[in-house]
Amino acid sequence: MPVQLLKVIKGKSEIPLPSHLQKEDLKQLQEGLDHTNKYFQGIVVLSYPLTKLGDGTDFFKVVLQDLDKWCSRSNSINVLIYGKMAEDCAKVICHGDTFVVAGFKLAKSPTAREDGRHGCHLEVSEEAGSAIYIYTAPRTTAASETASVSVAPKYVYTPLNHLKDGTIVNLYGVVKFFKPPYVSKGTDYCSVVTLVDPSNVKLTCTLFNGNLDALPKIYKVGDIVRFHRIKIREYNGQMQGITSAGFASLTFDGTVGAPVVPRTSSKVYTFMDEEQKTIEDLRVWAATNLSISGPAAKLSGVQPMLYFDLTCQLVGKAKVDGSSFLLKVWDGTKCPYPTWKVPVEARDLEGEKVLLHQLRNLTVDILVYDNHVQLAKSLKIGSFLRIYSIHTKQASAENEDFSHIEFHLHGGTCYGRGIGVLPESNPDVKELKTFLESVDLADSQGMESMSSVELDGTFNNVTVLTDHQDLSNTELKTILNSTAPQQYRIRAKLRTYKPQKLYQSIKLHCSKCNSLREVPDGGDFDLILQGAAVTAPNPDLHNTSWYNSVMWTTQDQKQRKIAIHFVKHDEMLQQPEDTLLMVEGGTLKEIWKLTKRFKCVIPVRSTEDHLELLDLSAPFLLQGNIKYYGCKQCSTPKPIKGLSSIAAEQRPSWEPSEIAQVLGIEQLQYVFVMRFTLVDGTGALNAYIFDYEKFFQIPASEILTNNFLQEKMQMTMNTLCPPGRKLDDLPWLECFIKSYNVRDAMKHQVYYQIFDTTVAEDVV
DNA sequence: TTAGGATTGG
Repeated sequence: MPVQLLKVIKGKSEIPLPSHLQKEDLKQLQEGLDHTNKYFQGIVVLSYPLTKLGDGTDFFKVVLQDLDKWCSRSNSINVLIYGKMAEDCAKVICHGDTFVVAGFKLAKSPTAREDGRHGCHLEVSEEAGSAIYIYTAPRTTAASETASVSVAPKYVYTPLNHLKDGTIVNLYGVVKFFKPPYVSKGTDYCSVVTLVDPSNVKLTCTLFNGNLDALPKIYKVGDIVRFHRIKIREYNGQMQGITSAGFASLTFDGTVGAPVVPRTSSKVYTFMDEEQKTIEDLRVWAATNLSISGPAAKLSGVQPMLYFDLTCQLVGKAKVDGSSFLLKVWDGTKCPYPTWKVPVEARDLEGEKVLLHQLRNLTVDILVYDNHVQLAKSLKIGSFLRIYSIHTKQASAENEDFSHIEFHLHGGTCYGRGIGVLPESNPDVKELKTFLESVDLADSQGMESMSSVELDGTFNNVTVLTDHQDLSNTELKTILNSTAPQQYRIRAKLRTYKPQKLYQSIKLHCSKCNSLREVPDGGDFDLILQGAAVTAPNPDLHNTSWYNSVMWTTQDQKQRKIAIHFVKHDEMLQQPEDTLLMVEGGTLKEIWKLTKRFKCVIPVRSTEDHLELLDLSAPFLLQGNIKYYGCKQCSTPKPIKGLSSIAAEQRPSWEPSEIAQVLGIEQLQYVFVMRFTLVDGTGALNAYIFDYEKFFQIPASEILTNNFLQEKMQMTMNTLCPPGRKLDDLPWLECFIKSYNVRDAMKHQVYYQIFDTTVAEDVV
């Protein structure tokens, strides 16, 4: 028998073991077989806190996983360590270590049914003549070979490209697709979740649980999950995840910069700094690598014959028949189409009668079928819901001028069809609640009558001309047959426009070189910040005559250095809300936090002798929610010291344009760029809207970060071009357009642009 | 056990 030994071997790739020992794999670990002179080797995937048994003996439990082989049930086994060996092991062991044990006793595992691990466990102690060899994996600073290891179990997370059939693993992933929990045909709720991670491998997991709360609380694609003890199996040639005994999950909002707060029903879970970092990294990865979906659909933006997810509040519900159930919901916006009202007996309709009446023009009827009925029945009036993959069906009734629209949640769970209840703490719910409270009910009732006036054709001043009142109208046919450039006044209808997704109309424009650029997303900015953070702030540049500096080092493994330079006014620091600061080495989240508190934030980096702006793909200035960008082509950055001239002004206003000027930046302006297809019965032409603020009376710079303004713009477009209307029923628009020539070597084209026109005040 | 993603009927 080997000697009683606990040997720690660091930094060696091979474990020198006594030559008489032979390796055994999990399959060979069976009761009744001789294990003398045999050893078992596995990776530590979990360790429990060191405890004392009733008789005072130290006790330590670790879980080993055999990464090479597996038996039919599982690939992990419990190892119970007693006495001095327990104490010694607890001190040194870390997850990821390779653990070799010889001279063990094999016994039936009483917990195998619960934990899904090997049917036997290994008992190890000095008294039994056991030997343990540990090959230590690289330590992180936080977990450096100390007893802290045993305070909480350590988990190993497997990337999705390293999953093996028959294993039980822990993993992280970004939700790429999900079906909200639904009642399965068996005894449990079921939820199907497809994950993806930076290895770009997908994993579809089928999760069952009799308790709805035990399934992950996923609300949208892009949420991030952490699964513990998920079983991996091969199915149809692909890896598949399925709940195993002891499955547990945490779910996080996938938005970069959002608080990292897990959604879980577990009362006890481990979550540490490293894990917070993992979530933040996954968010940035997802933002940069996965296609981001636009803002969620509102009732005001629904399109017929499509599917959409709706975040809404339940106002009423009613049984219809055995296989369908009615939900009456609202989201504060008005559906631009006439909507279908499902006839139900008044006594079957649940909900506050007064409210149902008040909101009658804003609620829509959603008919849910089959498997969704049971869940729908259990919903509480007033609760906030997200209904996934609602079908908007256009149905034309006879003797009606235009068709109405129906909302169905068909049976089945294809494409994630289903209903999820959102908690009041959900950020989308908070935003919706605020919006619902702001809705003026009198207004929405007025809208109904306005529509009918419009239909009569007596109400047509949806646009206002701001100049050139003397110009008379020209037919589109005449304009199309004329040479450019010229200016016209026209009367036309807006047949369609592009982009239909209004947030896509926002671009950045350089007035000097006339170029247009897409608005970068947060991921690009984050990458630039990460690149800049590699160079530490240069202390020689700190505390000058015009700014005060502070610097500190982060506590995480990266030991990142952050410096903030507060620009002074009259030798004094100003109130935060008046202060401009420059920041070095900050992350996206940190910068975002600084913008909440300080007037202006300029990300910079150190060189040997001065501070300078980052690459101009990043904003050169952040003020509140707005990021200001400079033109890469036309800017010639000047020394950052130029800011001191503004700081010296009597009352520095820190106007972005002024900051841009002293820094040599040609500032890009946010603009709406849209294409309107106009018709007047004589012809059709495409005219561009190129608008900073005037046409919509909404600043283009603010729309991307302001849902209310997006809502307002959608309403405006619905008035100019009401969806689902016949051409005859569209309102007339009066506008000015100018024609201009665009020539290149190959061709010559005439373009049209709308100018000196604005949307009427009672429309917006 | 259940489902194993992949819409359209009422």
